[in-house]
Amino acid sequence: MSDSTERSRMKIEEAKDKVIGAIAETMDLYGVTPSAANLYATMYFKDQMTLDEMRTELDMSKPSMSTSVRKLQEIAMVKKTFTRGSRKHTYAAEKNFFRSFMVFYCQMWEREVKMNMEAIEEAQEDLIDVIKETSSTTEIVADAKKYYDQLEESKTYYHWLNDLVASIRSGKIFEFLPKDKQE
Amino acid sequence: MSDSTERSRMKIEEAKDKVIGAIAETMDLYGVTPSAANLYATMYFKDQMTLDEMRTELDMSKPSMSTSVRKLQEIAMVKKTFTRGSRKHTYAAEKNFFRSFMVFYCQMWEREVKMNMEAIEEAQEDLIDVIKETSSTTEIVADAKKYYDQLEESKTYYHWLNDLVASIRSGKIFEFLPKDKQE
DNA sequence: TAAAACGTTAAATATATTTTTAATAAACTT
DNA sequence: AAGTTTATTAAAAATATATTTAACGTTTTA
Repeated sequence: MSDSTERSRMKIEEAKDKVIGAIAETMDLYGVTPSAANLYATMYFKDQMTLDEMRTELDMSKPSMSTSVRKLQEIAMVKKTFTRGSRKHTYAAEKNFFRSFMVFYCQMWEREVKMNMEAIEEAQEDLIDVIKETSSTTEIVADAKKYYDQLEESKTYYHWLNDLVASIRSGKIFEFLPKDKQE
Repeated sequence: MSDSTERSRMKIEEAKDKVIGAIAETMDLYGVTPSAANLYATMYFKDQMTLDEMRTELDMSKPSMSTSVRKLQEIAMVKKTFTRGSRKHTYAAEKNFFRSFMVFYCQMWEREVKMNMEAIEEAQEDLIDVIKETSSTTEIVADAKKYYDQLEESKTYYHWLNDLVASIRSGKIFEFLPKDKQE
């Protein structure tokens, strides 16, 4: 291989590494460990990888790769691919960031809405009991009402978050914010 | 204090605790530690708190409270409040979830766009060099082009994310997804 | 059916993060 | 200005998380 060929190859690798570094660094937002982030970023430039290729590429143990892949699968950033003939499992990075965005945030936001709304409903029932209780002092009733109203108010946000999730899932948000707007 | 008054007080506390638990549990999404999450959720039902009140309420050390508060301030979930007369610093939880949403996600997404776009631009420059290099083999040029195109494609997403941030910041998104939609 | 290949689980180790106690610095009071 | 109160920083301890090595179970293949 000639010198200039060698240099070009290295330059391509450098270019990839710059992007790999940036992707990995910003992936803490997705709640993954740095090594899972590194793995995803590495896979982003590959067609597909086996666990052994991952461990070679990142110089880490196989169980570690296994764990990272699973975590990435949970948030749909990596998918298992079927490769005829090979006994080794193969995995591919989700390269469509819109899809990753959708799966990750919708999943998280739905969880947030569900948990909090359930707690709010229960809490409001309790507070209504207190308000209705004839023996309650005016001070206590006022307190209970204050918290009831605060919770009621907060529901607006959770409803909105649900609507946001729905509009992302359905794709309707792209009518409002097109994907291909040039700039 | 009568028995029923006592029971009502407790019921109110229970109601609050249910919500506190739920909020704290879903706050991992915002990348804060469980104790910061707990603190925020506790403050959510208080007007304002001093560091000493926090440590009493959560039964933790003052430096720990100090750290948690700072972290929460960074993502604008807690604001310092001025209290005339008191030498102690007072802090209040941001109770408007729309505002927290805006500050947190816009901050994070902007960081993501900035870092990745910078890396992409640099990488693309390198790749163009390789493509232009007269001595490059067709195989290398093809490779460089492939990565260049992949990066170019991904910019669509970052532009979109930027638009999303802008529409949240400007409030335009609420024309598309109103806050007060009833259901 | 025995051996090999592969992926996962379990236990142990290493590393990083959180939390505390102790020390320091800053701000206020008298 | 000296003493007190408050918040922060630094160092140490405790805890939690990530990673590895070793063991296990399953599937394949010879």
